[in-house]
Amino acid sequence: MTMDKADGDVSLESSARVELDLNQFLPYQLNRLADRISQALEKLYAESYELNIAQWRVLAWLSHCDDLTAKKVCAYTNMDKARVSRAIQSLEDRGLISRTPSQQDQRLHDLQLTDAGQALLNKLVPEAQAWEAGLVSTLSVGEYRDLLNTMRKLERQLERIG
Amino acid sequence: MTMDKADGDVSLESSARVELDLNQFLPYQLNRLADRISQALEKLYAESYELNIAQWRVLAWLSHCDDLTAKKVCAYTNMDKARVSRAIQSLEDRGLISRTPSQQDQRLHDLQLTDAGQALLNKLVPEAQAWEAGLVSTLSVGEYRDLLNTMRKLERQLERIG
DNA sequence: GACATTTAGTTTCATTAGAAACTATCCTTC
DNA sequence: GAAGGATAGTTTCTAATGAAACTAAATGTC
Repeated sequence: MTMDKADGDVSLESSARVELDLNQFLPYQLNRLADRISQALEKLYAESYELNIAQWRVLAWLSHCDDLTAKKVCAYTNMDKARVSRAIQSLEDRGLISRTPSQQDQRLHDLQLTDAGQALLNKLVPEAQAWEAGLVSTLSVGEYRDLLNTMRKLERQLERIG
Repeated sequence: MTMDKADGDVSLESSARVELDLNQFLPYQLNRLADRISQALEKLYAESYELNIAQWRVLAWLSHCDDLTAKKVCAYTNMDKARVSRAIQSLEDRGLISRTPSQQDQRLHDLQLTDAGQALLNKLVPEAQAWEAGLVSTLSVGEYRDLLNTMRKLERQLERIG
């Protein structure tokens, strides 16, 4: 927060021009990249499989979590519980997942993939992974590792600074 | 796309379980990080300045672009033109920006910050930069540079693979 | 120079998301 | 064990979003 303008101002007056170069602003850059990647990936699961992003995320988490509930999906994906609820409902309506009230706690509903859901993922997941592979093929193994590492650091820092 | 299951299957049948580990899936990781950063930053400009993300982006671009139009904002920010139109309208209503029809082309409207708009940015931009500085303070200079670099590579690759 | 086409921006309309209210179950505590 | 929270999930209601229709101005074509 230093004054590095060369015009000799000694204090920040309201007419001083403060600029923000978004090309150097990490939140903006990250958001734009993530947004574009999302949009590109969406073509895979939306056009071919008629899934929206919330539904896709529920399925993806189901593919490697055996005991999943709506609550957990909310926590893992950072999505609103209403949104998750609706995604689960439509997946169930389509017969891709099934819900069973938990034995221990009747409020919880255990989610599981149906055969149809697993079959869909068996086709979709390799496509998604192939697409990702194409995306990161421009990076060296080290760059890719560093990227994930740096992202983890930022997540941890985010939790610290709120 | 190799079969690395150890169960001796020779072909991919529909009951084979294909998993996707989202923690290793870049699009998901990137999206979640970007999302959380956006949400945190939103507190700055939403709570203190009553700006939504679209309005904030228009102002930020205006702060270092002298000849900006709605069309350019769309291109720079990847936002829908309806959304941009509405953001511009509300900023104008609040007296933070002004619009003048371009001399050369009456369809275009040149956007510029008003004094009030510049004054707002003079307060907000340093806050945003300070917040970003806090976020990236967990990274070394090299890591930060590499991160931006890698992101640029991914953007370029995105354009290539669509 | 009229007529079709493109482009910038707005408006309308249908969908979506999220906030808040609500239901049903569970947990605490007295 | 009844009362007063919590908690998981759904529903309702409102606001935001994007697709598509629309307006107005520019450009191209004949």
